[in-house]
Amino acid sequence: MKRNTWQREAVREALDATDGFISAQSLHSALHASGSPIGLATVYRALGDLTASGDADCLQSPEGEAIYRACSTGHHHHLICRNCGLTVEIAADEVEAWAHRVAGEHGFTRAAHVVDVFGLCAECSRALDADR
Amino acid sequence: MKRNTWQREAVREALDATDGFISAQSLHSALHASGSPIGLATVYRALGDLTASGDADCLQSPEGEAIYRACSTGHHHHLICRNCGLTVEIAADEVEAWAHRVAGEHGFTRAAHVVDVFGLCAECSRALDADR
DNA sequence: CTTGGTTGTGACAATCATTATCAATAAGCT
DNA sequence: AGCTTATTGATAATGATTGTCACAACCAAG
Repeated sequence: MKRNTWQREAVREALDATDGFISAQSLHSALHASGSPIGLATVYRALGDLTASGDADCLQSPEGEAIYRACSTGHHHHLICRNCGLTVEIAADEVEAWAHRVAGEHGFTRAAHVVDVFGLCAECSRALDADR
Repeated sequence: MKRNTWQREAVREALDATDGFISAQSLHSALHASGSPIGLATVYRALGDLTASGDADCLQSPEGEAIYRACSTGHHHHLICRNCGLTVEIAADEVEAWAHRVAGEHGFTRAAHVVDVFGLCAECSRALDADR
């Protein structure tokens, strides 16, 4: 049976309150900072449950941490500056559809996809061009 | 000054010879298996240099490892089985065009992109469903 | 209310990828 | 060949994540 504990609620609320992505570690720190004596392992478990039940999405940050977000606002991808790290969120409905179509064509199921565009943002482009 | 060592060459060649993405750990294992006594740290360093100089691309796999690929001329994308590692090459002209368009819309230049779809191939899907 | 069974928790150990350290080695110049 | 210094590689350190397990919290029934 699935039980409702204040810890799980705390994680869900903290995730809902967060705009965008947050790492498990940061979430744990944030909860601690606001007084919850919740354990780190519990945060990981709660996040795992949330993603398993589809209430949260999980992906890997460029820094190699797993980052999570409440799965309400629809899912998007990222445009990342190779130089300064600036990240712009981009919608990718076409790519979304495409990914599922190709996966299906090859008999794949449970398709997840990694769609990220790396480049140089306007500012860094200027800065680097000046260097040459 | 930049020196040329056989280790660096070995890493570059191993990466070129690899079709698709490979993790640093796997690359190290592969090199060891084919007789190179190259050190793990050196593989990481070489991969870091290659990505810094634009000869390789790096992204995070869903399993949390950093995976690399040679950033060569002809490029295609991959459909990768999370379970058995089967890799299918896929063409992605639409995505290609899309990536450049969004990058441009946000002022980004020198856009590279990472588009890969992870899932379960037909066989593994069946195997895992039988488990439940 | 109490008992019993079960699930969730949390401190800590274990694991895994990656990075830092540092003495020994070898590349490239003269 | 000899010198200078970047590079290597064994290993330790780090940091995120997962596993373990005794204990506490929860629910239902008596």
